[in-house]
Amino acid sequence: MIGWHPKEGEGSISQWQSQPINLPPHDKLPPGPWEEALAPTDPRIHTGVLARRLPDGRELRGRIVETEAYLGGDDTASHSRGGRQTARNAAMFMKPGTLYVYQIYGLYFCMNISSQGEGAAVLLRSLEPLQGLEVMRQLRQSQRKGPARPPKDWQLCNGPAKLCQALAIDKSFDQEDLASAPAMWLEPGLEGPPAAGDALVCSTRVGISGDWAHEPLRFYLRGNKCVSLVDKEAEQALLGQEGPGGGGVGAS
DNA sequence: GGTACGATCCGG
DNA sequence: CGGATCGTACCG
Repeated sequence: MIGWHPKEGEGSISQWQSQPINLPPHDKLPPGPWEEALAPTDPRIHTGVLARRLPDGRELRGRIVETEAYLGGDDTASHSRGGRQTARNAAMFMKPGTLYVYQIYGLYFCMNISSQGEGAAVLLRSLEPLQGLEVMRQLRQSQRKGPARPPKDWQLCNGPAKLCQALAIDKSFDQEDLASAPAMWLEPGLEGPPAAGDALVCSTRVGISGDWAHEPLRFYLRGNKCVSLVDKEAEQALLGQEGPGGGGVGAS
């Protein structure tokens, strides 16, 4: 069981509760400051569903299948490195569940959820589209230039900027509280907690350079088609942990 | 005020 | 592999 489970009532991040982690690779995480940062807005929120209501009432949903943790202070890859707090990253320092949306390359947006720990946040990297795929496709296509072949289902949200495009998430969501935002919220996975065999791969973050580039702070569901980048080596190591003849089968 | 660059994506 | 494209950070 991955460390989340819903309590009674409508799904929202404030109603999710952290559970002890009892499956690898969670307990294989090397000791470090991330131990504490991984709760209560845990980057391992996989199988949770991000829901979005558009202004016209249409609803979009996607299962979270890939995330990255960014810590504060020591994490040189984080926007909050060195404890730097600016107008842009202020949301990283707000209460867990606060959205941190920033623009990158002048073109795209990336979405984070503030997590426990000073200046810590979780970057949403990939979703498995569940509802509103045609709308997502439209949103993705409309922001492209010339005529392009429509993206396959699995590539609608397989990247941090792609998922923002597909769900129409922009800077206006920055500093919003995910627990009370009317247009976006988090729900428990439709199929409940992941099966014990669902393996969560722990790998290095994407597009990072520097001292912290090798830290195992990216998490994704093994075997899921929508994951943006597969780490064959990390998956091999996972197999080792599961032991010969045992362990789970990849998810969907 | 000036400048360099980025937690990305797309197309050739 | 290069270009798009601009807010932000940092320097002076």
